[in-house]
Amino acid sequence: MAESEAWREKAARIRSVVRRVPRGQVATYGDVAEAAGEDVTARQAGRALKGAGGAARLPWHRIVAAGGRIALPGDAGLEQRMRLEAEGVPFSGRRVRIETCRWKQAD
DNA sequence: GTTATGACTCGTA
DNA sequence: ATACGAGCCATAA
Repeated sequence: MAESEAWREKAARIRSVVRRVPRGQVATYGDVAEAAGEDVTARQAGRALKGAGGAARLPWHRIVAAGGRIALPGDAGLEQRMRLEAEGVPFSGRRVRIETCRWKQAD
């Protein structure tokens, strides 16, 4: 099997967290990982989103790296930035102003 | 089994 | 600001 049972559930939790991120706000991989569970790391958050984009109704574009940096390479990164700007997420150069639009679990 | 790679983060230079 | 290394973990070769 390419995906173990444990990983599949972990990935499901991660996607579920991402799905709760409201429009106009963003979260970091670390934030998603922490919200998804204590056994989840930032790398796993990114891994779970890889391939999930486009395949599911997932606001993958609201997930950025620490400090509001866009981690997604190539055209996908440009699209992410475009989508975020379309939602009213403030940018500072090539970074998101994470301090002003960072999502907290406490809605 | 090992090695390399990547949507991670942090510390140090 | 950029560059590198260490720790981290799943996949691919």
